[in-house]
Amino acid sequence: MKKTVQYFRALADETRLRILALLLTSGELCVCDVTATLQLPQSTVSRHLSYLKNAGWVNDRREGVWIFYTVATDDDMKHQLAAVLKERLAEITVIEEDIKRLASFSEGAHCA
Amino acid sequence: MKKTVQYFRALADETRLRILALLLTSGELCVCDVTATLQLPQSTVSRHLSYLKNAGWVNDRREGVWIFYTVATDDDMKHQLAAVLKERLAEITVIEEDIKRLASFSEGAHCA
DNA sequence: CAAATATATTCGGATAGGCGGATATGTCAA
DNA sequence: TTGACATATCCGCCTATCCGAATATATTTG
Repeated sequence: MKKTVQYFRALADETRLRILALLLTSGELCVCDVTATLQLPQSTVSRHLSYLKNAGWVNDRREGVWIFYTVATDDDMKHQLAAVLKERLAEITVIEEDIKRLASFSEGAHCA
Repeated sequence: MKKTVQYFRALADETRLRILALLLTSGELCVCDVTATLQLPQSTVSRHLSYLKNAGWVNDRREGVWIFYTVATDDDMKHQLAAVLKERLAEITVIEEDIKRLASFSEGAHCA
């Protein structure tokens, strides 16, 4: 039960919803991509990604200096919720703008 | 966006997840039924129901002295999320026990 | 090793949110 | 109108969580 609550608690924050929407759209992003897209302090983004990882929402993978995050869908509930979020979050104005901003960055050019 | 955050924030609490699971299972319940089932103070249950109503998760209907609550599914996201919750929350031990306890109360005999 | 870059963590301060007893409101019946 | 019951709200207290600058850690390159 505690795990389930923590899983939902992770959705109770605007920044984390924005991050999840980006990951669901792009598949995989490093911290600096997310930071640049959301235009928030790096510590804020990192903290929220940490929260999402701890709650079981995302997985991370190191590639050299970068750490890439993806949305986890390792059980039925996660899979179903991710599907709903992917579909519905994109309808929110703030998130639409995030997605456009991410797309406007030159392809594949992660970070500075 | 604020509405969406509030909608998800409503899920970030064990008591509210238990209440939603009961409503999704039973269809419609009055406050005293929920209070008896969860074995929590009436003010606590009422406060959480109020929260859920304010967040758009439930609707209420007065019938004499009782106020009956149901889960709202008035748009696609709500409908989809409710479906996922109905299926998945029932797998949690605490909630399984709640549902059994509710069923053990004599049929139709709401409240004292 | 030193410098540069990406990421994580620490810290103090502010705010939100939970709890539950006590109390207020609303409804019905006598 | 009074009493009984169902529900909502108020209150003080306590804990969780957010923020972001500063700092620490990790990795690669020279």
